[in-house]
Amino acid sequence: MFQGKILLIEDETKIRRFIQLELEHEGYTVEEEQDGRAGLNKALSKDFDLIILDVMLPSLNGMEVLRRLRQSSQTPVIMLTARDEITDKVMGLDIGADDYMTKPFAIEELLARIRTTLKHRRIDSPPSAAVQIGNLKLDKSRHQVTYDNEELELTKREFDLLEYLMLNKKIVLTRDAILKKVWGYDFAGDTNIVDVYIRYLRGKIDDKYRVKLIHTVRGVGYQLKL
Amino acid sequence: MFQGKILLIEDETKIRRFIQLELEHEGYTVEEEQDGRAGLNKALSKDFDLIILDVMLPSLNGMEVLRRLRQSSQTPVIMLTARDEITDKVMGLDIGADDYMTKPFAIEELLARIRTTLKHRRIDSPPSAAVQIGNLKLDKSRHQVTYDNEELELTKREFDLLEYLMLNKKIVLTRDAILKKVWGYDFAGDTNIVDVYIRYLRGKIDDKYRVKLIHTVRGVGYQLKL
DNA sequence: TGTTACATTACAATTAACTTAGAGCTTGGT
DNA sequence: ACCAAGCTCTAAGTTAATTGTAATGTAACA
Repeated sequence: MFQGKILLIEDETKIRRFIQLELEHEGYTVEEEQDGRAGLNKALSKDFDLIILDVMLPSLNGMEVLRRLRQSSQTPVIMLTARDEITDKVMGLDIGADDYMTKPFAIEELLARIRTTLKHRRIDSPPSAAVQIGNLKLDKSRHQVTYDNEELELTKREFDLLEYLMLNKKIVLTRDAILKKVWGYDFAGDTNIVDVYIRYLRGKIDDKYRVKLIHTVRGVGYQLKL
Repeated sequence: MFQGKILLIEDETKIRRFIQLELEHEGYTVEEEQDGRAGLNKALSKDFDLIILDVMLPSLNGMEVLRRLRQSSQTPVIMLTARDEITDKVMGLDIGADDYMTKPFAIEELLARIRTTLKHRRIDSPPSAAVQIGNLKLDKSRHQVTYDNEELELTKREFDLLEYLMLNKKIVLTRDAILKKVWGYDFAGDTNIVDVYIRYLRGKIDDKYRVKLIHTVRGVGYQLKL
């Protein structure tokens, strides 16, 4: 039975071979890449159900692959970290990995995590009206925003603005568009209110958590991305 | 015959499936979660009679789930420890587990411990429709609310409002939702009655006991949380 | 280096929530 | 049926948080 399509990005041939055989034995379809750049390209060119990504890779390391991938894809990613490097794990989860494994590991555990990750996707995507970028989650139904599951206190305007940015992440939004959607203004008289609220959000997200999610695109507008 | 509602938090599918079938065969109602975070959320969101909790879990390990759970709930917990890790057992019991099982185990033994644990509970707390947050307990069947076992005198409206808040703790409830559920109003004319009753509850709970359970989410509504 | 776009901050206007008094209701006792 | 006691809700004044403006500071670009 077909279980899903998995992309395996790993440079060590022995490990790659081993994981591939195990996955195929479990019924998954597997494609492989041996370096970061090729892996990223493949990840972006097809629709995989899951990506297994080594951190130590030639040409483009796993973190960087993940960061770039997350700019345009929500495909679940399980990272393989060589040592018990806390920083790698934390950073990986920060920039949007769904899980990680520390090498060496029992293949059974990897299989379990794959199952969990795949199931998870299917279960909690539909019911929650939540959007996510990196570790920042916004749940409209509960009117809640969390970073690392820690709750942020946003005012209503801040919330609405962030929601609009998140729903259009990686797209550059002009001030006019934002004014229209969030404030309901049709004409941008002469106000800098968008700038001000962008500042408020940065104060509560970018400053506090040392990530840069809100980017200025000079001459155009603002953009939310990792 | 209905025996009780059990939450099973275990990531390994085979084990989970097996335990679930056995429990259902014994007459228990079973809900499952596959990772720590989801498990904790579910545990806090409903009133289970017992929780079976694996120590090794993705996203939030069992110890951490237990620790956080105990901050606001006394639901009995049986831990499943993978190895014969003394430290896990000791720590688990320390932070409030009621019993533990070492994998692998005979299902009969688990069933026996479940029976024991549930029986234990029944003695000092009748199987009531009670909800709890922190030290605040509300027992619908007796129409009684206590804080630190001291009884609070609430009027019917106050009681209904508190019950609705407690049943939806940690979720932000809009005035409209509250009006509809507690007052049965379908349209929120122009009334501040919710504000007023929130005030009454605060006078009897937050003011008196110096805890802040009732939180205002400006522009949205109210939320009950620790 | 001048110019424009953006960032930042202080503060006044606005809006939301809190609090209280008291006017009607309900309920239970006689 | 009437009263007393307590409960429910309205309304108005008060307090507090948010929103938006405007002035000033800083970085980018030509």
